[in-house]
Amino acid sequence: MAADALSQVFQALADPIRRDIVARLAVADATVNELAEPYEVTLQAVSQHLKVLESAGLVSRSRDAQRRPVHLEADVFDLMTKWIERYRRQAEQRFARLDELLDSMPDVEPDVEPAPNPKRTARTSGAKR
Amino acid sequence: MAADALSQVFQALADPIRRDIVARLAVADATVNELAEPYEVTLQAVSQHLKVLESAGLVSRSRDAQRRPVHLEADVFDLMTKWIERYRRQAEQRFARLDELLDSMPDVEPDVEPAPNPKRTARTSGAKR
DNA sequence: ATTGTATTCAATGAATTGGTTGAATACAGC
DNA sequence: GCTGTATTCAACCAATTCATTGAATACAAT
Repeated sequence: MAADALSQVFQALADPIRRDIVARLAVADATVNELAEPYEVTLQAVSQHLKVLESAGLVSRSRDAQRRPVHLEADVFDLMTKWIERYRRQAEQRFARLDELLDSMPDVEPDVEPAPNPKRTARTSGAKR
Repeated sequence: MAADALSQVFQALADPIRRDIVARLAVADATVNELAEPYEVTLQAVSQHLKVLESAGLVSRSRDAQRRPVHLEADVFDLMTKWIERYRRQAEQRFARLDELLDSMPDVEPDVEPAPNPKRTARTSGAKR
C-alpha cells in the first residue's frame, strides 16, 4: 500500500532481525548462510528478510559462484536521516521558542495576573501519559 | 511480535499518513479533527494512526474539554538517529578503508601476484542490480 | 553424471495492519 | 435535560507480513 521509498526503508528497519542484519553488514559483507546462522528462524526466512532489505535499497547482492554476498548500501540512510533531522530540528526550535516565552512571562511582570488569557489552554499539564 | 521500542518507532514512521502527521505536529500541536481534515480516510482511521504514534512514544495527548490536542515528543527521534548514525558511520568508515586499500594495492607492488589469497573474494563485481 | 552446498521459489498459514461502519462516551452550550 | 461536537470503542474485512515446509535452481567438486 505504501510503496514510496521512505516508507519502504522505515518498514524494512521495523524488524529486529533485519536491523541486526544491517548492523552486521556495516562491519562486513556476508553470505546468506553466514547471516542466517545466529538466528532461530530458517534460512528461507532470512532470505526473505534480505529481499525486503534489498527492495528498500538498503542492501545489494553480488555474485560469487553459488554464493550471493550481501552488501550494505549506506546511502539510503541519508534519506532517513534527512527526514528525521528536518522534523526534529523544527520541533526542537518550536519548543525552544515556547519555553523562552514561558520562561520570560512570569519574570517580566510578576504582579500581572498569571493567566489573563482564557484561550491557549493547549500544551497543558505536560501529562506524560 | 516486535514490541521493542526501536521497532515500534520505525514501524510507526513506515506509513505516509503517520509521517505527514508527525511533520505537521512539528509545526504546531493539533486536534484529531484538525489532523484528519486533509486526508481522505475517516476520522477513526486517523485516531488509530495516532494510537500507533502514541504507543511508539512519538506523540502525547493532553486534554482540553472534549478535545485531545496531540503533541509531538521529539525526544524519541534521538533513539532512531543514534541507531542510524552508528551504523552509517561504521559502514562509511569500512568503505573508506576498503577504497584506500584498493587504491593503494595496484600501485605499491605492481609485480606481486594480484590475488595470492584464494579467500576474501567478497565485495566482488559491484554489480548494482 | 552424481553429490553436496548455497540459495531461491512456491504454496500455505497465523498474526498484524489499515481501513471501514455503527454505537458509545465526554463535554459545552442552550 | 437535550443537542451538537470531538473523540474513542468495537466488530469486521481485505491485504500484507513473517514464518513455515518442500521442491527447484545454480554451481563446484568428484
